[in-house]
Amino acid sequence: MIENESNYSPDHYRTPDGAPTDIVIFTIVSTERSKVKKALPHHELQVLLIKRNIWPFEGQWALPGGFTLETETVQECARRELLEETQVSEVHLEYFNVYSEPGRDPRGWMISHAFLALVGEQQLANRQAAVDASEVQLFPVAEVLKLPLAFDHRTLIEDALLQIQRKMLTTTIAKAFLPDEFTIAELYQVIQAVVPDFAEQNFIRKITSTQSRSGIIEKVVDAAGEPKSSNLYSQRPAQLYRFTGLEPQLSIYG
Amino acid sequence: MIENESNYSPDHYRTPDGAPTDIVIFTIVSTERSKVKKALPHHELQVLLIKRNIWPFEGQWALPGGFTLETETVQECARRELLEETQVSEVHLEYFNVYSEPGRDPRGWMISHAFLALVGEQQLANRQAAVDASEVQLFPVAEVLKLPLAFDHRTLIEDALLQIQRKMLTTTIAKAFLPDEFTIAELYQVIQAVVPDFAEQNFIRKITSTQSRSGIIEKVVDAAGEPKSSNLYSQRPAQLYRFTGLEPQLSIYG
DNA sequence: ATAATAGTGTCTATCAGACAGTATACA
DNA sequence: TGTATACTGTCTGATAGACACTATTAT
Repeated sequence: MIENESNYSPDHYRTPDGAPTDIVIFTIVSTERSKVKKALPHHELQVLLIKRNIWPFEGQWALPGGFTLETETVQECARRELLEETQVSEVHLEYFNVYSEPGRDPRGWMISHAFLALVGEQQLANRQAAVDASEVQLFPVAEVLKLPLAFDHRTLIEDALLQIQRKMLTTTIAKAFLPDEFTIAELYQVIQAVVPDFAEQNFIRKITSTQSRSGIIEKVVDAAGEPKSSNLYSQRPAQLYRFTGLEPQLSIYG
Repeated sequence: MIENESNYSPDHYRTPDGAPTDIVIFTIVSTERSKVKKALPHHELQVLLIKRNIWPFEGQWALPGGFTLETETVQECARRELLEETQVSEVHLEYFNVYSEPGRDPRGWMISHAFLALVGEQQLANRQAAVDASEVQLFPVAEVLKLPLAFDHRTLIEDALLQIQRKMLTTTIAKAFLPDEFTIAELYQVIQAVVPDFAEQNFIRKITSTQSRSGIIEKVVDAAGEPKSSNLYSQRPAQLYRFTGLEPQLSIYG
């Protein structure tokens, strides 16, 4: 006899006590290195946390999130919560895993849907002033993992970090952390902020002049067709680039 | 004021009517090409479906699955259902997405957790005989997408297919469809069964002799240290290979 | 011998990686 | 002028891609 969902009747079974979503909101914070003038700022990956003010885990830091409504998808729930939390809507938001370990939530049987969001620093700027820093705060990832966190949120953050590290190297999500036009040095800094081990000697060459990878980014030209550059962070002006929208297709078999 | 899950109380909210899991079970079926002796069989990617015998979608084909218990994770539920369905436990089982569109299930508010399983043909062999073919059946992927399917299972299967196509080219999941020792031609056939567009002229060269990719597979040697080969599918014996367990690290930035 | 599949030799254009060197602008 | 950052020239060895060629076995 084959078992399947045909045997289901809602009355006979225990049902979940809610469908929460949790959101790991990443941003990259630039801090100016004032020692040297015209230097690229230091880039650091940070995570947004909220201090809980009621049971359970009262007083501990937790990921922002909320309960899915019957009338929405979990993606819509996550976007709604993200909007409430950061006041921004145009962000990279991505589902990455489900957490269903029995007992993970003292309030009952809660299967949590975990999202990660990548928010540009400038997008977050407005919000920061309007919020009490004791309730909502950005933490560098290294520090987050030392804090006592509510629920299984440490695991969620670790998993989210692995996910964006993998995607940073295999997709063009770096653009979520960059302005439309950026220099190669900025791109390099963003990648390193997410993947500290990343190091490429001939980075410019590979990303710009190799045929196999060409087409991911392109030089920005001005109205006259002349290459556009910026000397915001350097003595010599640096060529500006933009992502073309082309997504690379990677393969281990050729 | 910041909204978060602190405001939750189970009594005030509508809760889901269950936490189902659905499993897209893939296998690769080899059919001998009897016209030619000693020829590599034709490999075809197939999906296992179950014919529903009660409401809703009675009489339609659906993915196997079932309801998660309060005492288990969704992964445990999926593995339990997979064991009931196929009698095999040592298989690649992977969570790939959540489906929560309101109204997707006529029985109520059901947020479904979708898994994909990769089962070797030989692993499925025992089971096939024991099951009524009118209730459980393997379908080639092309045919599955033409059938009327229960729930949103067409979408699940399409998503699962994209996922294994991507992973087939970027990870070593091909091993789920292969015996421990295999020839390069078999590996090539498996990749093509999942990704029909895949074509590499110098496949052997790239997978075996290039330094950057070397280490993913290795030649099998016998007890005397001599290279081991097989002439099961060819006139001239072909070198046997095995996966080393090493997972390649891909990157678009070098 | 012929057929069928496995695998190698070899050539060219391109790429990776290293490192020295030049370019542009600020102080 | 020196300094800081942005690039470019150039060299060597490795790789991609094509295609002709040889190797091993069954019939």
